[in-house]
Parts: sequence; C-alpha cells; structure tokens
Amino acid sequence: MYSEDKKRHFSVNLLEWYRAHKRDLPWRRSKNPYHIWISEVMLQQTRVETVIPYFHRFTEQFPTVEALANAPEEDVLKAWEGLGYYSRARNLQSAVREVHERYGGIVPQEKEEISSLKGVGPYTSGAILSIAYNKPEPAVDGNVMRVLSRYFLIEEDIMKPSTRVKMEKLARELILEGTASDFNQALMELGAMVCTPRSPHCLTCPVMAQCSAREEGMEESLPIKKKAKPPRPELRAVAFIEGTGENEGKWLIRQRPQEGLLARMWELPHIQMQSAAWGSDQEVMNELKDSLMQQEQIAVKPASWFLDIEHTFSHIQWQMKVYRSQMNDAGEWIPFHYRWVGADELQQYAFPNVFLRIMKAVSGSPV
DNA sequence: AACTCGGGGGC
DNA sequence: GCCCCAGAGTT
Repeated sequence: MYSEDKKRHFSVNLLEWYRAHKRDLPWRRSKNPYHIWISEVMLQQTRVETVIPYFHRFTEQFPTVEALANAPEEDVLKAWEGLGYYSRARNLQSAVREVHERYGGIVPQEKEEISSLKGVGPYTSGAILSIAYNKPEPAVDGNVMRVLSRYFLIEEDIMKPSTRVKMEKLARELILEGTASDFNQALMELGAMVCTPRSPHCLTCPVMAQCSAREEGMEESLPIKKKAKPPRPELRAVAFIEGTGENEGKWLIRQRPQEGLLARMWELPHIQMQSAAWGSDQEVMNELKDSLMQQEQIAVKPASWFLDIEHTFSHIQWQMKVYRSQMNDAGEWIPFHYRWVGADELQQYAFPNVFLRIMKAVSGSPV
C-alpha cells in the first residue's frame, strides 16, 4: 500500500504540530466522556464556532448523564433550538438514558456497546473512544478524508461508503502507540486550520514534505466528491394568527408531527400549496382559509399580506408567504396540537429558525 | 446506493 | 449562488 516511511512521517510530524498549535476549545478542557460525547454530536455537520455557545449552555443545563437522562424532552429540544438536525438531540437523550440505566451512567468503552447507542455512528464512536479513553480507533470525518485524500492522493469519491471504510483502515494504521486521542484530534485540527477545502495553507503544513497531492499540484482538486442534488422547492402559505377577546395579545402556534422533518417542534399554522394555486395574495389567502378549515377544522380569516420569506434545508427549499390573520370567533375550539401563547410563554417552545425569523419580523424583537 | 434530516459561514 | 461543515438513520 503506502510506505511505512510515508506513514510515519505523517504521524510523527502531525502529532508534534498539534501539540504546539492546538486551539483551546471548551471540550478539550476535560476528558469527561459525557461532555466529549455532547461535543461530538453537536459538531456533526456543524462548525466549531456555531457549537461553542450551545456546548456551554447545554453542559451547564445538563451537567451529567443523570441530569440529561431525567430532563423533559422538550427542554432538550429547546436547548438544541437553532442548531438543526434535531434528531441528534432526541437520539442523544435516548442514548444517554440507556447509558444511565444499562451502564450505570458510565459511557461504555467497548466499540460494540457504544456503537449500538442511538445517534452514535462510525465517526462518533471512534471519536469518543479515542479522545476520551485514548483507544486506538479511527475517527474519520470530512476533515480527515480531505487530509488523507490529499496526503496519500486518493481519488475515490468520498461520498461512497466504501471510501470511508478504506479511510478508516488507513487512519487506524497511522495511530502510533498511546497517541490516539491527540492524533485523531490533530487530523481534524489540520483539516480545519491548514488543509482547508479551498486554498489550503500548504506552506505552514507539518507534512507538506511528503504530501502526494502537493507534489502533483492537485491539492485544490482533492478530495473527489460527487455533487449533491439541489433542494426541491415547496410553496407554503403561513397564517400569523393574533388572538382577540380572551386570547388578546396571544398568538396561535401548533406542534409538528412526532416523526419527520422538524419533528415535534412548534411552528406557525401553514399549508403547502401547488404552483397552480400560487397566484395573487387574495387567491392564496382564500386557499389558506379553506385548507386550514378542511385539514384542521379551524376558522381562520387571513387579512393582509405581511412577508415573503425563503428557507433552505438540505433537500427542500421553502418559499413562504406570511399573512396576518385572526380567528372568526374568539374562544373557539382548537385542535389539541394547537395552543394560544403569549410573548412570555413563547420562550418555552422550540421553534425552527425560519419561524423564529418570522415572529421576530412581526414583533420587532427576538422571541 | 439514495434519500432524509438544519442551519450558517465563507468566498 | 455554491460548497461544506468533527454524520447518522432509513429505505
């Protein structure tokens, strides 16, 4: 495969570089496996700078396995609000509850046991075992695949599972005796700070001397990655409903379904529309009124256009029109997953970011 | 193997 | 706009 000299040069120099240049990150200040675990789940597909404030709040609110295991799920979701991929939060709490009950609150050190926990895949299991327990397991994420694909000039599509398996085998071989914790973090640190996706800083790289991509002038064209499909557009009409009578000063919100996109989070009532019906505001408001009556049995009166807003997920793009609305009759019956809430109560409910933006635009202040 | 699942930062 | 980010689960 690759020469022992090339591999050793990589491991030795990368490790030395990391110990001199590593960033002072909150989750590097202890080896608490539970805290390492939280950080690794938050960091999935999420930047370090984004995670830092969430990590501080989360570990303060749920400082131990027991604290998170005993917390109401809605509190956990609220603490995750804005971070995205909310199944991460639900899976984390579910897994922490299993650790609490089955393992006495001790994060397991066996690969099979930790890998069986919800939300703990190949990367996260390796990251926890190596970083917290210094076990010689690979932790291959996007950073690592970029670094390895360049240094060893690997031209396989990193989106393919088979490529990740190959990278894990290689990464495992690179771990020197007793250095797994620092080495795995060093790989990711190099990818984040030096071997960046565009314009890598090769002149400051500790392993430039034997980097194959650098030798071939290919560092900018690796790794190879197939393009993702563009998100599909969806048209949605939103009713921003202000209460009257006994509900004066309150807004009508509803909880999303238990499964699927943004599961169990709260939102403003809205409907999806077909492009054929996506016409004038008057036509959209009529459709909004009729559909909410048919689908939810609530009598809403859309009154005036308020805002157009777009929100892009990984696979869907919501194009939304928001209408100021009222109910036909104050105090009317509403379905069980609906709720009238005042401005002070809104802070207890977890909302997807797009609805936070809408409510902020309406109220002129953060909710 | 393809799809689902958020949101933001950097260029 | 586009890409990518300390990915995992489901089909």
